[in-house]
Amino acid sequence: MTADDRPIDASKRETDDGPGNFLRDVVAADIAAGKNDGKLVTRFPPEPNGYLHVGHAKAICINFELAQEFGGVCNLRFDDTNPTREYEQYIEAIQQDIRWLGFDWGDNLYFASDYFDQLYAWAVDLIKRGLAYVESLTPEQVREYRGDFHKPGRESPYRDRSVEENLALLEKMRAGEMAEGEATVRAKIDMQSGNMNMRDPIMYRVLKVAHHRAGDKWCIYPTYDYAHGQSDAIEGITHSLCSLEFEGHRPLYDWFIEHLDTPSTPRQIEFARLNIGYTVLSKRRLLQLVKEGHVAGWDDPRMPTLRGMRRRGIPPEAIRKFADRVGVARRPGVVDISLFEHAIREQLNATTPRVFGVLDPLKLVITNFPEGHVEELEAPLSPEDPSMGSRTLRLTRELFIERDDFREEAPKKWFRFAPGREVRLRYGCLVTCNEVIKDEAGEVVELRCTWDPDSKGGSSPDGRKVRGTSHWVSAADAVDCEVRLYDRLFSVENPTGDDDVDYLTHLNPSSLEVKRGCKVEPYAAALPVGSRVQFERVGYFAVDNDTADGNLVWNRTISLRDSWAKVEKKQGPPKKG
RNA sequence: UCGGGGAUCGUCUAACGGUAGGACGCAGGAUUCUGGUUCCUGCUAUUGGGGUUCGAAUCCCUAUCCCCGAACCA
Repeated sequence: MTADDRPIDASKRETDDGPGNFLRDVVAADIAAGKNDGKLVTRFPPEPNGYLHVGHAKAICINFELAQEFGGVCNLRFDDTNPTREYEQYIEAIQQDIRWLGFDWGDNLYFASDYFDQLYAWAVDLIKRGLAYVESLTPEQVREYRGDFHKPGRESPYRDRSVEENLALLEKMRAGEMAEGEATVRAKIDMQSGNMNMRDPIMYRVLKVAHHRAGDKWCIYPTYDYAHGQSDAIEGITHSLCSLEFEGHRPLYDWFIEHLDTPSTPRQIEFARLNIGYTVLSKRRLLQLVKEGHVAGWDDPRMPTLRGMRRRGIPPEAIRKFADRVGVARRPGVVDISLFEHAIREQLNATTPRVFGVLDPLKLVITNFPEGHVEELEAPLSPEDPSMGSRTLRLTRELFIERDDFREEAPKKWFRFAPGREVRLRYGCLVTCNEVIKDEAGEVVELRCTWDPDSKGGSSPDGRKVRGTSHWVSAADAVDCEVRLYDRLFSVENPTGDDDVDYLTHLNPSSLEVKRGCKVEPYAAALPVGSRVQFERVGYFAVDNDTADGNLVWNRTISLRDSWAKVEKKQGPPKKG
């Protein structure tokens, strides 16, 4: 059998080591079959009533990357069919966030509201053909007539109004002569359908509210169901990709496309939306967290919003990488947060300069180091990438080290500071701790050490093994700063899993820990807001935008993996008397 | 009168009648001036029960479990 004999499978990639994406297969098959003239057009259709979060990021990546991969385009369309929600403030923010994520829609910026005229004309058309009617039942009655999962709906007494009457009533609605709730336009489909969406869905409702773009031109507005598919069709969207919850709407989506003379026939395909453990991803809940002050705002670094993540220091590349690795399938699930954390560390590890920062300073005095003497030492900003350059470290008699790097009684396998131990000050020198100074309360306030002048730069002059290496800052030029440590927002993996328990009760009370009096080296202190670095041996940090003159603030994006913590845990808690 | 989806390692995700693979995670080990990175090794899965077949995660039947749906929201 030769390669030519085998059935063509465009979806099969030669090196298939990436995660699954059945959408790619579908698109490839459609293109191979010559559908839509072999073109691909997707779209990301946010409703501008909230900020974007990681869940949206997945959808954004799917739509833009698929278009990219197949040489198509991806539109950005604001689904602004409901003027009772606040819009304006989000339009610009959403665009900023998508650009930050790394995607560009070029000139393809659209608004569903741009199609209101066409949508209205199509509604008239449907009425003329007896496929839609003006409903005069009250909202309560409409609900009652609709039935439920176990009870078929009943047809409205207004269902069989004449075309003329319907047209006249529609005109009255449009002209503002109807009150809100007084009338709607419904598609005449099937009140018996097992699919509730097909029980004469509402196409238009009266909303006497001005629209952020259309002004007060309209006082009736199309619903999502009536507007979305047709908007897709107008834009020539070939594949309308959405989340699983819209599955039941697909027959309706298709019904409108089939019964209307649309310029194209887009296909809706659903995929599983993203869920991540220990957080919530719903606009409603995110809004609640902000409004009730459980977080500081939409851009609180604990929030899963793009703005929050940006402020926290998470690079957009990490989010894209994460979305790609999660894959696309139809099976709903909850992605382990560690997958995201891995993508973040991977990106940060490859791109971030290494600097010294001490979160919990402990004074260290090198007793045999000449008073006032300074050793200037060149230290690389990256151990792996020389092109990142270097900065100068100033070794002096008095330094700060991390308090956690010292133990008065060293546990097993402890390589760091302890009485009598020799430790390397990274890129500095080797020092041996000979004396521990305590205050009246018995707390360690100072370590007195001696250095080996031959170890300048941190190398071991005679090749002797020094396993412990610690970061440090010179007391003379260290810059004071505030560091904000973040932990997961919720203390349980699925905060909304129990209907009887308010998810807010699962808020992690220690999701934010503020540390003051931290010390960073001058090079780091001079970095502009938004800069991302690694504090060696501690974690990745970004300069927060609360930073002002004389008040330097860092956000911990994520800690380094800490295999010592695992060893220590395995050894059991330190023995107390 | 219920309709629509889904079930593969702990977690995501492949395999499209022909060796159940990858990533994360976890456990060991090597290298290391970050207990970081990198590298190596190992770990664990086809929801249950029947069938069809030389051969089934895949096809059929059946049971079970999970998700979505009853806004004039999207």
